[in-house]
Amino acid sequence: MSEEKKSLNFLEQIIEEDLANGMSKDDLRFRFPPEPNGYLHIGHTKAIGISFGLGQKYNAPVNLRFDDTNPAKEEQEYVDAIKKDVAWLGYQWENELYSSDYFQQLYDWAVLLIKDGKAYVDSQTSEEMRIQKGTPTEAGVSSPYRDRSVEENLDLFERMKAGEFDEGTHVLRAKIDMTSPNMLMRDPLMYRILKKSHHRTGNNWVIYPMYDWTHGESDYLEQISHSLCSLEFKPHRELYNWFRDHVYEYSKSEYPNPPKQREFSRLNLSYTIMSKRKLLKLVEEGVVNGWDDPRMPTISGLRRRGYTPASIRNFIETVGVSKRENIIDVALLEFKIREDLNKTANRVMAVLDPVKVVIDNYPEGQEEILIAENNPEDENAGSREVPFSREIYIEREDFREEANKKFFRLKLGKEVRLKNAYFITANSCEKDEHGNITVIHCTYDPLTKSGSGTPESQRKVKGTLHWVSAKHAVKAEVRAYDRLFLNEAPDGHKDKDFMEFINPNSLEKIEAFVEPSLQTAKIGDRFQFQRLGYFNVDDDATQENLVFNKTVGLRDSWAKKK
RNA sequence: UGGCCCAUGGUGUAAUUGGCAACACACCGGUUUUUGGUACCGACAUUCAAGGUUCGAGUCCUUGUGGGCCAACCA
Repeated sequence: MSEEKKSLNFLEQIIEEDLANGMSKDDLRFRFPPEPNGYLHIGHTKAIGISFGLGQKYNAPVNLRFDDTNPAKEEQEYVDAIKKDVAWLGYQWENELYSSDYFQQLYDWAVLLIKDGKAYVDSQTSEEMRIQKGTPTEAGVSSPYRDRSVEENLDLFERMKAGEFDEGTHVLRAKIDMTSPNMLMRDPLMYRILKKSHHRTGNNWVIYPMYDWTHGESDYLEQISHSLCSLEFKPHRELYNWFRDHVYEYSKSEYPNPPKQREFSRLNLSYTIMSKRKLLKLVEEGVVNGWDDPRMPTISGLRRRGYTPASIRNFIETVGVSKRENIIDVALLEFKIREDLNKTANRVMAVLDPVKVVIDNYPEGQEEILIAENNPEDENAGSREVPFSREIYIEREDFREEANKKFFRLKLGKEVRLKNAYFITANSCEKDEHGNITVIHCTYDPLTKSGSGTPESQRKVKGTLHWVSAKHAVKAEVRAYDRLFLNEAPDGHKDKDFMEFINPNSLEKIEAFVEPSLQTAKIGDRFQFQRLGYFNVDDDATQENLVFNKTVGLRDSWAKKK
């Protein structure tokens, strides 16, 4: 067997190059660094998949590090949710770490930078500093405090830490270059005073390090070899390197490996949004019922919707890695969950929009138990018993009084197969005063029982319908979802707010009849409702009230023809 | 009057680093089928533009064009 040759993505090529240039494979180390200020979404899964995927490929450790430097936005609730989601996706981190664990080390390094004249305390307002910073096309000018003495800086910084000053009165800045074409190099802030309790360090600190000063140094402390992030951090790389190179001089004997930042394009999915801030708005304004609403692109939403970890991992794998802006067709995600569930989900029968069928020549009061295969894709899935009787429900759209020959379903005078049961022929129907069909009268052919092996049962008929015995049917609530937004790129419009594209009909609650075997289904169980789609048992389900979510419909070439 | 990044079908990612543009999804058509599902088969692009180098360019060079990111005491 010849190995299929897989091409390397650009990140793998960088790693291969580093390895070829002498980096030891043992020094490879990655990390996934979420800020615990919200729930993870499918976009994060790309970053997770890249770093953990690389970890797997090179047998290298991957840390889960919480970038928790802003106590105003971060909460333990989010830490817990993120850990749950990453674990659920099937990834194992080497160490669970927190940037806040490095506060003291960062402070000590900051003092060294001050002593080297590389950082200073600025005592202006943020507004004054913003103006001095200039614009992308105009150079900035220096702060009047830029040349404070080392002694004064040291004193002020220590007193900032001691809590002597109010928020907004002083900051620590790196002394770099106010005329740099890169705005981030114009003396970026390293520390601000924040008198807020932190979810891990409590009130120990009143100065908190900024992202740029924290992130790269956390990578360095953990001896991360390749720090991978999304494209919008590209301009930060120059600053990342500046901090890293200075700190390296202080600590190279202890921490010999300076990390390297590289950037990839983030994932965008059609018909949804990927911004934490905007997702939060959907939650807060009640557009959805929480972060785990099955319409949300969050991991918890997809989990509740019935997506499997494998399907999401396969999706990420298929999507690939590059530096191009992209919008992935949500149809690819749907394909991935169908692909998985087709092989693993047991088939059952459920009728979502029922109309009654009476089989006039089937003896009144008689019932029989029929055998149904659980999954034609899986020989080991076994079979189950399905009760049959004189009155059954079928899908309203599966019957027409008259129809052309493209309609393979039940119509007057025509025969169809009832899945796992008998052939029936429609003879007449009853209607209410509005002309709605209430009952369809049929006759069945007793010689056509499924699995009986009779020549009659092997007759070719074009249509096969799913059904549920009326007497045995179990009532269940089914929640069917449509896309949350009506536009392919809801937040891609400069003149329109994403909220304008919300689909008012993204949730439909249906009272359905399902076969009795589902009575014992447990929360999270996944099924294929034959001819309809894949469904799972929602968290809201109870012993008395079954609730199903429609994960995704089956491919439906009939719907397209119509 | 800036800096940086990107450009391959409807979508996303490839192309042994200069040698027959491939794979997946979507779409369209067909075969099989006790799911109008699955499976299988077929159709679908002269690689943003114009020049240049070369026997040969998606790949290298030049100039354009288009898109993205950067002016939070956010990450």
